[in-house]
Amino acid sequence: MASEFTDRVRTIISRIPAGKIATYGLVAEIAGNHLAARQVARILHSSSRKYQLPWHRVVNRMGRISLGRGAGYEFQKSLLEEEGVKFDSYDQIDLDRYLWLAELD
DNA sequence: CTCGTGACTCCCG
DNA sequence: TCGGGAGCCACGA
Repeated sequence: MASEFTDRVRTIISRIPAGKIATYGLVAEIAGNHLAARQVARILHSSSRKYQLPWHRVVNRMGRISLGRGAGYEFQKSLLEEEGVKFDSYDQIDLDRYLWLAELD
């Protein structure tokens, strides 16, 4: 394993159930560093293609997809919608409703 | 091996 | 209300 943090991140992401989402900050916090949200994003980006992680279930603190239009935004959104996640008129997800309650795991 | 970059977030003026 | 700086560190070139 590369590091404990990286390993935890991958494990956590793989446990997010379909229809639920998590935020970078939340994953980082559970993995041990609430300040390493960026690393979570990076690990996700590079690892998803190697470990087939459900990267699309991770969004930013606003419940909004961080990718720009044309850079994967529509793709991620469609994947989430297929799992039942609804977006409001601002293209944001209702965190109170869809956020993965990791603390109950 | 070194270096730049970044799917983020919080804090402070 | 809003902008900018700092912290974190894996990964690819």
